[in-house]
Amino acid sequence: MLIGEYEHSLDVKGRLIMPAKIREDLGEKFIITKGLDGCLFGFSKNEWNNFEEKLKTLPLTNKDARDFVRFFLSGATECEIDKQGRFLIASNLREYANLEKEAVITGVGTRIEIWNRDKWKTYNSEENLSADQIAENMANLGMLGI
Amino acid sequence: MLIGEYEHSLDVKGRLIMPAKIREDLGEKFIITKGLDGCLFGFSKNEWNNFEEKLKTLPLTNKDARDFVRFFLSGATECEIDKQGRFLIASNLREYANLEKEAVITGVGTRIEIWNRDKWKTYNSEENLSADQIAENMANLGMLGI
DNA sequence: GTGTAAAGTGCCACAAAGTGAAAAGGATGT
DNA sequence: ACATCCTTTTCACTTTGTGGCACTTTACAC
Repeated sequence: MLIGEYEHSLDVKGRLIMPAKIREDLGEKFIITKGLDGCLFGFSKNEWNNFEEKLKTLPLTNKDARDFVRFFLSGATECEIDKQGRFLIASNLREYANLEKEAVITGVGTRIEIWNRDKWKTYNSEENLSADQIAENMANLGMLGI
Repeated sequence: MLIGEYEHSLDVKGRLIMPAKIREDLGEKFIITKGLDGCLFGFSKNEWNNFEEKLKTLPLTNKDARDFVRFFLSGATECEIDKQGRFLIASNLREYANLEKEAVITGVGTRIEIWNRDKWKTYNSEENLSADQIAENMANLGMLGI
């Protein structure tokens, strides 16, 4: 299970370090693609296969579904982690996610997300997650033993 | 059942001792996450696994669900207690909970909470938390069978 | 083709963060 | 008071991450 938040910086060539704790789970080679909310998604090979399977079930006759599938598949690249633990992010993906220098990698269960640092901070400071809301959601999921 | 209040200090590297009485209940490895009211939550592996299973069922296509899952998983870290009884708190979590030196660990039934000491004192001195008030609130919730 | 610039890769050295072990100080119970 | 367990502090060591540099490859213009 991928969890945690890690802040690192891209080098001048657009390489980013993969946090040591995530490396094991994600594997030597993995897939990154355009994600939602302006970040990139990264999947282990296994999770990517699952994801592809799900996309395949969508009806090609539906324009929205076609768009959705195109969005994820056309943006996908396979990445490989080098001996120093870094990987190169393709320039179109860097552009998509506004990645220049400061980046944040987060583990979100079945995938990682790669964010422009400032965008991540902004996203987190938005009140889309008020304490009350969180507490309520947690309680619904049985987390607070209520 | 996790109970008690313990005051300890973080060392220069951000490690904190886990009170001996809590260690047995919580286990060698456990999870800490961003909590409510500016503290951190700590869960035993069992408690956490249940929660993760539930998070997995939430749909990727729903923005609220994404926000919620991101909050918890990106804010989570697995911790391991070392031979001296200490564990490292990841820097983003230290920042979130304003943990620098003095900290308070409390047992709250199914989880522990980790507080900045001063914040804990302030929180406890708020009038809404007088014993009388708490009793009354509980009664309103039908808690005391009164 | 040749030359030039940009993009990508690999390596090294240094800095920062994390880990482990030992010793000293306190508290607790007998 | 003594023994034991728990906590704190300190230090040394290991792992991880950063930045710089040089080399290779690719793309493009001439």
